[in-house]
Amino acid sequence: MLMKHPNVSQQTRTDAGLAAVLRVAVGRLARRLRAQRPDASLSLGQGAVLFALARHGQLTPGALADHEKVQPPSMTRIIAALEERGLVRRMKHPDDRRQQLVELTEEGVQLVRADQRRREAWLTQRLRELTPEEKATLRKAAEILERLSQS
Amino acid sequence: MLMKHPNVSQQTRTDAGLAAVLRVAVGRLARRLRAQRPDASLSLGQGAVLFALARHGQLTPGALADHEKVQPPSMTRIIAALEERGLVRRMKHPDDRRQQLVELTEEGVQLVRADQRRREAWLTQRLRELTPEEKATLRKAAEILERLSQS
DNA sequence: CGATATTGTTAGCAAGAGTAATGAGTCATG
DNA sequence: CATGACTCATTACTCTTGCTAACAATATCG
Repeated sequence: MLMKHPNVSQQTRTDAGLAAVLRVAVGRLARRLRAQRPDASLSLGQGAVLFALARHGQLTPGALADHEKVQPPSMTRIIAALEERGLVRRMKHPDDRRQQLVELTEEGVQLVRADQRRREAWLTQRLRELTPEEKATLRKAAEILERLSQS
Repeated sequence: MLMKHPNVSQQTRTDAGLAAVLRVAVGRLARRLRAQRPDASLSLGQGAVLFALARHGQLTPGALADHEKVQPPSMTRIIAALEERGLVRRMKHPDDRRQQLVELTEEGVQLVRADQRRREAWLTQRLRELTPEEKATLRKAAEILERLSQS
């Protein structure tokens, strides 16, 4: 082999090194989370949309696409799937008839609540194995990651 | 709306709340990273494999699949793509002829190095905008995330 | 030796995201 | 006030990437 095999902490000294490690870690965890989803449950994207609606109330499809960093057609599909399952409802935008407003149905609200206890179960279990300090780190990191993905 | 719209810090008080936020943040950032990849470059999975080989030297396809949390057939495809581009080379395992060893070619080594400067450019740039404290948090978080995805 | 396990591959399929083109509605400007 | 440009969402299509199931080759153990 031509390269050394430095450990993670050595590799994260530089921004580029941190970027590389973070990129790989995020990709791998995303795969893992996707695979972990219980069968009849929501896709990662669907869950994220429900979550966003629970947090922000009514949103337009465009705003949701923007928020979740997907293209509008992808969001159309996600919303259609959620609507078919009766979890969200579309309403015409009062001021601009090109737009729509998407909001949770009562069933959607219930599901989001249930998900707090059920769908994130795998990750929740993993988190329980961490020390309080590690969880605190993740709390701070979650906010930073959110900012990164928006910028 | 039937739910309150608590902010992130409120939602991460509990393990389940942290899990929900983390799940969404990781999914979104993974999407963003995937989209950010320059056209002629490697896929996220291919990059991760090259990265793993750079770090660990020779590995079997099975070990790589395990490491990256994909099923063996997926790894077969990733390796085939990398081999086709001349970035990795397969060798027979000296002791067990069922197994193979995969290692970087010189070209693969060059590409991994170049990626440190080029492929993670977007994320590196974002990281530069963070405070040293935030970067320290991400360094610690990266290690935790890596552990989570392995467990 | 023969049965079982392990390793990797092939084949086929499904989910998820992207681009390009389209339709409907709005807005600005001559 | 009409028309041309723009915006928002959708449809149609394609590509990537992951999976499971089945299989071939080799190893291991009774």
